Amino acid sequence: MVVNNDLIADLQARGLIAQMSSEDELAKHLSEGSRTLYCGFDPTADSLHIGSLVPLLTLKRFQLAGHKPLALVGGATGLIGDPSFKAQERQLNTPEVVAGWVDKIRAQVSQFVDFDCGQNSAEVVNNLDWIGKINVLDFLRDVGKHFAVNAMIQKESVKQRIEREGEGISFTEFTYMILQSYDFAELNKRNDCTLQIGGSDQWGNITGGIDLSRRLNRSQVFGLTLPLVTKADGTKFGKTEAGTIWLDPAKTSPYAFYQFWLNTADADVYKFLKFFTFLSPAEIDEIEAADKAAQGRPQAQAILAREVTRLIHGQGGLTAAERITEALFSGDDEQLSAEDYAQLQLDGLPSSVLDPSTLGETPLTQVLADAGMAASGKQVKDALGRNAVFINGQPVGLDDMMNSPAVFAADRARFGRYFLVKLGKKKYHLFATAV
RNA sequence: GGAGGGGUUCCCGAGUGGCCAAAGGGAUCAGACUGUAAAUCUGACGCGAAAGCUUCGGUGGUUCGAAUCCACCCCCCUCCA
Repeated sequence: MVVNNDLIADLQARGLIAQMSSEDELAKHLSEGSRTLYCGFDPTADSLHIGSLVPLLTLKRFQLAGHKPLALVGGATGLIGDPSFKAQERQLNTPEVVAGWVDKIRAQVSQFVDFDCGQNSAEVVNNLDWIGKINVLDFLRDVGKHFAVNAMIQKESVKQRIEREGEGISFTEFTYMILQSYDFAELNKRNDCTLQIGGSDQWGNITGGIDLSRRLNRSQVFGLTLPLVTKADGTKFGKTEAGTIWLDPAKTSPYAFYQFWLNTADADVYKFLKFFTFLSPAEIDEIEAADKAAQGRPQAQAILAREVTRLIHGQGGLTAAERITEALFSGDDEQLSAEDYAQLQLDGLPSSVLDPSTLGETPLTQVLADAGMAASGKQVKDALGRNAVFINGQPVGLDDMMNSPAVFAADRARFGRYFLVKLGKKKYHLFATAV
């Protein structure tokens, strides 16, 4: 197996390295042969979100460089809850729920790495397979004995839980670090895994595993963490008005996903290209230079959206997302054919069925709020008052609020049944009457 | 088990009997400006088209009137045992 020695340099150029244990030795270790590394993903929901994308893609980067990735799904740790940098104790989920999530996460994780590429084919492992079997006394004697509580409470990741007035940490969550450390030692023993990667919030857990592997297996293993993705304006990455951006297309449509990336701020977009795409740092620098030289709108966001959407949702998902975007934002939705409308629905443009005969006294605010265009009728009302609502290109205002039947009258529909409603600059919803 | 502190609208955080649907900040939404950026400015920000209705851990109570007072209960934190 040929390994690519430029991996660390590439990761550095992308800004993807937050911390590394024994830097020089790790670089040497990786350059001397194909290594096995792992990254854990706890089932905390029925889908991963884009917060997991950086580690996921980094596993892929290691695989492309000739190393063997293990994606660990935390069937056991997901039952406990990682306290790292969490302000509050978390609610435990039932074993049945977590088991269901494990299946989903396993399937998602599997999309990103190659399972059939010879020696460095990826594997998915579940820590419930070993943690689930260990008994308490063995655990306390063989594993727990290696951890000094004095050191554990010094970890930055649990400091605010320990020091902050009004918060605390249960023994259950406090133990999480030990479980994750044990994972690393176990994978080191059974798979010869010598590197763990993870978000920078995982540093404390990873170093715990490094120490434990040395004590238990007398082997040197390494850790590498990835930076927390931050935005220049200080707001949280990965959230929009509609909530978390999920990887599951059933939870976040490819169109919404594409739009999320397209809306990336200039100040973040080149960094994100390096984080989330496989374009080389040199190519990305060229894009940046070209954007700087040109006036007006940069091309970077479109490239980012295209690359990431294709990566997650495939060419089909990307095509659908671009089709909707083109139809809605090109400014000439009057050009759409009846087939185009049908296609937009299939592509995942938010849409719903409308029965004009039931509208009656229903205020327009309620119709749009019920369709999910706004969190409440109040917000729709605000938009109506500011002339921010358009139906098939025609402005509607407060006067129309109590006039839903007329607004959605058949003679105002496109092709007799479609109403494309725009609220604000970016929110679209397609209402269609039944055929 | 004992002593003390605390639970306020998405988050942080004011508010100790009426002027409180509840200060301020953040987040979010809409408008202007733009490039479906950023920054800035404006408006909204419990629900409701409105009349009005429902909130300040829970349940009762005092009062003309409670987020604010009382009782009990639940949860969290600190210290002691």
